[in-house]
Formats: sequence, structure tokens, C-alpha cells
Amino acid sequence: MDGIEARELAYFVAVAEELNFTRAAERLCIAQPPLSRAVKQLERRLGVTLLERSSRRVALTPAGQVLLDEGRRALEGLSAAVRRTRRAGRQEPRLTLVMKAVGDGGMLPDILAAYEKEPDAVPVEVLFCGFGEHAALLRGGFADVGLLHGRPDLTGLDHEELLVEEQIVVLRLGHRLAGRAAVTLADLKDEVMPRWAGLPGDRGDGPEVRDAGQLLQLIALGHAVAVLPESARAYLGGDVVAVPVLDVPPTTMMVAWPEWSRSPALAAFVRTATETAGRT
Amino acid sequence: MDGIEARELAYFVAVAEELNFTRAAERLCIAQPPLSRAVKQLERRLGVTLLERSSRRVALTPAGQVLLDEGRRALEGLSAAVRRTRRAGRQEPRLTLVMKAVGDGGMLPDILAAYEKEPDAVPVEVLFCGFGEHAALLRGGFADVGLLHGRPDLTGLDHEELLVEEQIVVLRLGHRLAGRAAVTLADLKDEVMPRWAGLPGDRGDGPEVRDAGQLLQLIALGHAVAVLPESARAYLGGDVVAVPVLDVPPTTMMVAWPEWSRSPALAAFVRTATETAGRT
DNA sequence: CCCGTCCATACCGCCAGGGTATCGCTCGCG
DNA sequence: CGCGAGCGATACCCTGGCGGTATGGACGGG
Repeated sequence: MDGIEARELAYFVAVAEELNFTRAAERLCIAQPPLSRAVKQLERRLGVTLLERSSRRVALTPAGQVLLDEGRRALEGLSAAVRRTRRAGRQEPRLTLVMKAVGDGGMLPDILAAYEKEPDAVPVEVLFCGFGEHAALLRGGFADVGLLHGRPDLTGLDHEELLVEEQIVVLRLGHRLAGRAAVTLADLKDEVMPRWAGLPGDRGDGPEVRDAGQLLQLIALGHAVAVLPESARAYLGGDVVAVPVLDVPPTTMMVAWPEWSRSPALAAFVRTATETAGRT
Repeated sequence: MDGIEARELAYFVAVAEELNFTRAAERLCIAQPPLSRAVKQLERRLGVTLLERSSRRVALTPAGQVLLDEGRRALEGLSAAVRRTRRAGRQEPRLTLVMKAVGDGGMLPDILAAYEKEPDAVPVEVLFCGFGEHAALLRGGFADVGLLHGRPDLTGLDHEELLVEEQIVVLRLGHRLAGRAAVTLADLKDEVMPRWAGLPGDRGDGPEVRDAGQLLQLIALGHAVAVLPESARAYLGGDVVAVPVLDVPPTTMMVAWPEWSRSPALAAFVRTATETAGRT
């Protein structure tokens, strides 16, 4: 037995993130002295100095940096286990599918229809999320399966490819490029591209949008253009047009799920999704 | 805060594995009543029934099965974090390299020599392990980096390919195939192949060996033959010969390390290993 | 030089977690 | 059919650990 407790690890992580016992204590809603004691006890149990305290400044030792990284992940794993258990224990078992709005390549109705006929099928609950959130929601145990686009970070996930799509640019009717048969990225370099709300990695210019409706509205107003997978054509209204973009790499849509998941309901969904995609 | 404690999770895992509170309690070195109480408290905190108790039999509910799987992994992650922290906290930092004996493709001396010249280099400690153990030792935080062969389970690991090798069969001098320029698997189907000790997945026949020395001795005695990567030629004595095997897929050697590892010492080692392999 | 900041120490009270004794249920066996 | 063994649940006690308050001591800024 290594004897380390989840609570004291969480305490240490708070201190290591704040680099300040007092602030960490109030974040944890406890007083500062018990926090000091708990961290010291953790150091004693590990036999390792985690923090360099100099009565004016708190700094991480190399070992402390390791425990901050590893411990955060371990705590994530713990609460993911809790969430998955809670969701598995609901009286009415469900499968939570996470996807970006309009991120199903038009296949979701077919997949769901086929899935419902499976013997292991359970009701599917669809959870919409922002641009890069799929993977975190799957890893964290908030969702069972996801439909992903592009090249997300797949660590901790298993996946199957469903569909490879060419990309199009969506333009307002009357836009200077709207009549072209095809465009290149060079044609678009002066265009305003919206960015998804709450996404730190995205480029800073362009208006912020929260969902596909806002995006289409911006395009229809002529305030922006957007490069989307070809399947998005199905969602376009009459006041915008789609033009193929020649030199953008095709985007692949995939179904992904947490590594180690072995529920029959999930396996049936993945099988159904790949078969449905393969039948096109 | 989800409020789940590592100890109570370990308690539940023990009960779920034994399906018997009394035996689980003695495995945990506590009395049975506190164990019953702890599991019940865990169920209350999760709001989920984990075990079906029928006064004569204990069975897992579906949610209990989920928590058994996920909780085991979460506890693994926790103790891996502890081990990595302990190893990072040693006064003399070292890099622990795990490999099968004679599993380095002859490159280890070159890699180590080149690595020692790196600015971020630390002393390398080599840990030998049995056939399929590399990945578990890396995931568990017992080692920092490994040299792997074949197609191990790489979940939780990052890796780089170092070397693709053809395979040879090692035979006693005077063996019926020893004079051949090459053989096929069909030629070998009646031969005795040793199996590595402590490896459940291996085929049952053949004598058990613990290391390369025992293996070569068995071959020299004519009691066995073995299919090995070409680089093993360097370790062969004069009383055995090596013959290429035509229809065995080449084996790839790779360097692997735990996902998320970001120590400069490790990064330098991986870079050195790939550069050394690329220079051949 | 004093005051504010911040971590450590000292001490206290309470409850969670572990122990022992015992009950209740069920199955197997004579 | 009745008894005993096995096993989990309950009741009760006791101790150690965790959290709280008060305070000390080191350091830096004004």
C-alpha cells in the first residue's frame, strides 16, 4: 500500500497551482494551517520534498512538478471513474453522444435509425459541445461516444474513421467569389473567418460565434465566410452559396470513445456507425 | 468536489475482485464490518448500487462493473503518479530504461555513448524485464523509457520507431536446416520453440527460459530453436548458426515512454536514440 | 522601524474509520 | 428436519486524524 489519499493530492495540486498556501486554502474552503500540515504529511509519506518554502515565496521542486502533472491526471481519472459509474448506475441506461452542432456530416439520422434496431441499443442522448471539447468530455466521463472532425488530440481515446470529406467555403450570395467554380486558400486570405467562442487556440481576428446558426447568419450578412466540410451543404439556406476549396486537405470525421470502454451498447453504436458510413 | 476517497475505492475493488467481503477484508488487513460500512458509504456517496448482496452471494451490478474497471485504472494512475514522484525526487536523478535482455538490436552502446554527450543527460539505469512487461512498467511509473519489440499494447504510451529488422532462426550446428540459405515457417512447424517464463499468452509447449543465456544454451544443446531479430546475430556463439526466415514479417524496434512525459532528460534520450538509429 | 504578508506551530474538539461482539439469513449435511 | 458453518449486517466503543482558532516568526516594503 502506498497510502496516498486523493484529498491530500488535491490539496497539493491546489497549492502547486496557486504557489500560495493562503489562496489555495480559501479555494479549497479550508483554513490554511490544516493545508500546510496536509502537504507536509504528503511529503513525509512520499519521502520527497515537493515545495521549496522560503517564508516569502513558494516554488515547486522538480519532483513537485512531476506530482503536479501526474497528480492532476490521476485526479482527473478518479473523477472520470466516478462520473462514468454514476452514469452507468442510472435506472434508465443511456448512451451520451457528444458532437459539434452540424458536425455529423448528415449521417446522424441514418446512424441512429440503424442503431435503434440493434439488440444492444439503448436510448441515445445527444450532447452538443464547442469546437475542441469533444475529447475532454469523453476523457472526463461526461460522454460515452463522440463524432469528431479534424485532428483532435486522441490520447486516451480509441477511434474509427467514418468519412473523408472535401471542404467548401460558404459565401454570401453576391460575394466576389460566389460565382467561381472553385477557389484556393490564397483567394481567401483577406476574408474574415469567425472563431468559435471559448476556444483559446484559435486565431484572434473575426467575430465570435457560439453555434452554427450564428455562423450562417454572419455569412448571410456578408460579415464573414467559413470553410466547412462538404456535408454542411445540407444546412445552408438560400442566401448563401458553397464553393469547393481546392488546396485545403480533406477533413476526416471519426467516431471516438474512451479507451477501455467495453459496454455492449457502445460497441453496437460504433459498429453501426462504421457500417452506415461504409454503406454510402 | 465529488468526495470519493482513494482508500474506499481500493476497498471496493478488493470486494469486487473477491466477490466476498470476508476474504477481501483479510486481504486488506482490516476487519469485515468496517469494510461493509465503507462500501456502503461509497454507494451512498455515488448514489449508485454497486453490489447485489444476497446474504449468500455477492454480485456486481453493471455500475459496479464499470467502477471496477475504471477504478482499477484510476488507482493504477494514482500509484504511478506516486512512483514517478518518488523517482523524480531522488537526490541523484536517473533515467530508468526498460528492455528485454538482448532486445536492443545492438544499438544500446551507441545510443548511450551519444546520450552521455547531451547537455540534459543523466545517468541511465537499465532494467531488464520479461517478454510483455515493458508497457506495464512504463505505465506504472517503474521506468521512464523502454526499448520494445513487436506489437505491444501501446495505449498510454508515446513511441518512435527506431529500426525495422528481418528475422532469423537460430539453430544448433548440424541441425537439419543449418545448411540452408533460408527457411520458411513451414520448415519450422515441427520445431520446439521455448517460451518465456511467466508469460501467460505464450503457446504452451516448449521448455521455459528466463533469459537469453538459457535460450542460447537450449539451442546449443539442440533442444530448441528460436526466431529472433537479425541483430541477435551479434550475441550468438560459435556452436549455433542463424538462417533467415523468409515469411515472417519484419519486427520493428521502437523507443516508447509514458504519454505526457516532458522531462528534458527523457526528450534528449528519445532524440538521441532516433538519431543514432537513423545514422545506420 | 513598523506593519502587512505568509507560512509554521500549538492546541482543541469532533467525527470518521477501525476493532469486537453479535445477530440474522441461508445453505449443506446428517 | 434440525443443526452448524459461512457470510454479511448491525450495534457499540475507542482512537487518531482532520479541521478550526490563536499565535509565532521570517521577510519585504514604505
